[in-house]
Amino acid sequence: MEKLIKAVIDNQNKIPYINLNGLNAYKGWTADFHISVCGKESIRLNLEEEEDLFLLFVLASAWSKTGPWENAAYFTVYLKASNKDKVELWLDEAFVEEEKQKRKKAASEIISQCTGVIPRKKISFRQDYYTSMVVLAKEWEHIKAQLYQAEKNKEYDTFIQYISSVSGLGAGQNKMRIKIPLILRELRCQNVFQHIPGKYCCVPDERVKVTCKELGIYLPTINSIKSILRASEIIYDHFGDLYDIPLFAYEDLKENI
DNA sequence: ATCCGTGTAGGCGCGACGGA
DNA sequence: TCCGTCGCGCCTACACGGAT
Repeated sequence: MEKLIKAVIDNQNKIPYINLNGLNAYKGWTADFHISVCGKESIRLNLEEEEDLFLLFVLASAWSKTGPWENAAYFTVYLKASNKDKVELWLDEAFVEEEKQKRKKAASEIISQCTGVIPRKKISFRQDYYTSMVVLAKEWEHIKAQLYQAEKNKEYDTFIQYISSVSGLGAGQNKMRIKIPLILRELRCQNVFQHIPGKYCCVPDERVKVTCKELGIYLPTINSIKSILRASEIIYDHFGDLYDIPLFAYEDLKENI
């Protein structure tokens, strides 16, 4: 465990998603994608800004679907780089349909323009990325209201329940589950809100679960929001403000441990 | 009787792969 | 080129067993 944490700190410059600050705490995944388009500066999200906050939810939703995480990352990069991060755009049916039509072309184009993260497999933008964006756009005012309410009340359980109840943010008509802590973690890391508890900020996804098994860290079976939050809490107890990053990175760090 | 944590099976949409 | 099949990673449904 200590060796893994040390490997994370030692290799922070080699692995794109390990963004640490001077105190070796995690700055968040969206603080720097380490992907740049056409040689411009690296893509980042500034979660104080509305468009970027919207993209954070898009990223989480895309990542909630099956497939390699790079797909969700590059989809977000695509939207950001082509200024398709405005909520209103996704309320326009014709626009959405057009985007859906050219999803294969868009995926291959963006990958040819980008440098940085090398995807393990071919990048593809699933159809339901787009339908989820429509859901997010329609629900956007309510989502923001719930989020600000949570911060005001210093109580995030209600927000978590709400966002996990919206159909169509997971694969197909399913709900978003596993990546809800990602949203909270990114907001916490960027200090957008002051009262997000760290114990709700660790993502027990497939990679993380596999690592836990290998390291002998017990996690409950993940099949409900409640079990996700309990798993998150266990991970936070182990790694604190490095969150799930060491566990996620394990596969990429193995040879350095 | 009910609740809750746990484990398991199966569905879905995708890419990869291989044979015709 | 066109299938069929497989593996992947997520979500859902459900069954089981212990506690209250």
